[in-house]
Amino acid sequence: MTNKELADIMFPDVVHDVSYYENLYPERNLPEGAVVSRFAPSPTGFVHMGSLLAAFIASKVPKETNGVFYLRIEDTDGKRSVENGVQGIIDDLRNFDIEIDEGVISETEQKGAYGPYIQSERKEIYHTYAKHLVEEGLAYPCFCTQEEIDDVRKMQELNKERIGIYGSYAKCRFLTNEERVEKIKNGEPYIVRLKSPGDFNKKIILNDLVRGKIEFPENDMDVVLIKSDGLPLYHFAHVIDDHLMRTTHILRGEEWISSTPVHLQLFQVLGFQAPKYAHLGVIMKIDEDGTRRKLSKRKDPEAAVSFYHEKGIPVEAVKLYLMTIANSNFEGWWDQNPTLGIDDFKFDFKKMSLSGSLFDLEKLLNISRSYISRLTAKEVYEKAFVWAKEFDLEFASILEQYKDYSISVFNIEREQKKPRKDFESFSTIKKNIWYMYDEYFTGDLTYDFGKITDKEEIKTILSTYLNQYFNENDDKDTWFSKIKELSTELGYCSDMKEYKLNPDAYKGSVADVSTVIRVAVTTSSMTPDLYEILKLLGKSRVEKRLQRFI
RNA sequence: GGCCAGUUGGUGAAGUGGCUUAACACACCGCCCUUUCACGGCGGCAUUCACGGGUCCGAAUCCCGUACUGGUCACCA
Repeated sequence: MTNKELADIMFPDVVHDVSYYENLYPERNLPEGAVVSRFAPSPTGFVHMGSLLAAFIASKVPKETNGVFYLRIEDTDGKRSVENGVQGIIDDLRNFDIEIDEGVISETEQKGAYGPYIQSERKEIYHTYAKHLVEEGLAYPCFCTQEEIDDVRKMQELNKERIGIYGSYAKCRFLTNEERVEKIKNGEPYIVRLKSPGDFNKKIILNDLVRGKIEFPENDMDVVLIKSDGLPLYHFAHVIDDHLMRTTHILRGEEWISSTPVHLQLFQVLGFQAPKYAHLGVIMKIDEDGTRRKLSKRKDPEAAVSFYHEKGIPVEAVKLYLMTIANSNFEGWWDQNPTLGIDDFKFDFKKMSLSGSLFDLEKLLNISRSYISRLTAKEVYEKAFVWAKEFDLEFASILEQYKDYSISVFNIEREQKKPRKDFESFSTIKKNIWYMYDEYFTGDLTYDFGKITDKEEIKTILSTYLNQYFNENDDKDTWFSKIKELSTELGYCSDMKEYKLNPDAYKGSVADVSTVIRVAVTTSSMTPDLYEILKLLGKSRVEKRLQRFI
């Protein structure tokens, strides 16, 4: 019996020839050097920080080369799939401004000429190629039960041999076609295995874009191509899909390195040209006990990309952080080119860190602070408003009610060469400037006036200021010289240098006096420029707040 | 256990045989600036690149060995 006859019996449902698909999905007509890459997650419902990094880089490189970035869903394992999993992935990508050129664009829609982009919808395609391999004598049905496979493993462990189905351990490899057909006719369940042509004693070289040359023994395992549920295993699906979708670059986590020899062999056996591979280091986290481990969604809230969305950390900041992890020269570049964005930066695989970096939230927040400090007040307002509408309705309504006022508040010490960096995220803005809104300035507020603790003294300072010196129309210089006059009148030194030389000659300094005013008006000694705060609050509010103590 | 990779300060890292008495950034600590807090400026923070050998006039950089860390060895992806 010929392989062809066996193949027909194994795949009665296959109607097309492999050439049909080769013609259906022709080479892409793209400019020289264009990169086609993809993000291919399982629909587990969320995107992990490490995957986001891969997706981000995978989307950036095509952008630089006028290529294509597409989203494919790898749902060949039903156990991993989660309800609304696809939507969760799409939402996360959208939240992070990662644009999909092609592929799955919503729970129900796909776009592009190389689909379907959901693996469970590609069964016939996989079967067609599996059938082709059977015809060529490069694949065969395997009837071994799980128990038999387990026994082989136990024996191999006992004999300290390599574990797996290869060489003489691949029992079903040696069946005749007649025996195979008979078993199939008897209804024996089977899977499809590759008849690996590899030799473990020969070497194969993987030229990884990140790591350079890596040498492996050739694959000689008869890996599973099609599972008993009729769906392909990852290895097979990867090779078929990325060939047919004409992917040029595979970006994936380093956990895939060791199975790459299998993939390379599959490409070769199928007569496909293999794509370029870039294996990215995974993002690590350090445990309490000091050991490194992969950042995990279950244990680390910061691993979920939705965490940043909820916290109001700008997506640009997260991208900036990811880029500093991905290419360590990026930070310096951005410093040199503050007006340019990530899109202008040329990503380089060779500059990627080989070992997984430790995730550093502190650093991310620092980047976020810098990023927000470079925004205009209006941009801060708009972004904060968008965030608040989703996560802090009360704050959103205040922002809406006092739009121009809020923009002015955000503009304190902003839009200048050295802007303040006190907003690390949109969710922390409120705690920085709440005292600028009467709505929040109520109830039992606590005050710490700093060095001056005597109540009568505080009263004196505030009432003298209010009655003799406060004028909301003063310009900044006038205002400050009045603060100095006030200090002098009450026995405080108005000149800091002089005060430092002679601290004992005075009750205190102008700094202590302004702290009292500052605290009376805001409750806090840690605020931006007092003059601007007074100006924005306006006469009546300042008077009211000072009167509380008088 | 087999195979593969990695190992430079608290963290991310630069570095590909002499320009390195190891860049830069975050964190931390000082000082300065300053009406507070920030910002900013200056300085400190690895005499040493996991360890041991070797090659070389010369090594963080090349070679070998050891240790440790991570990945992988499924009808999961």
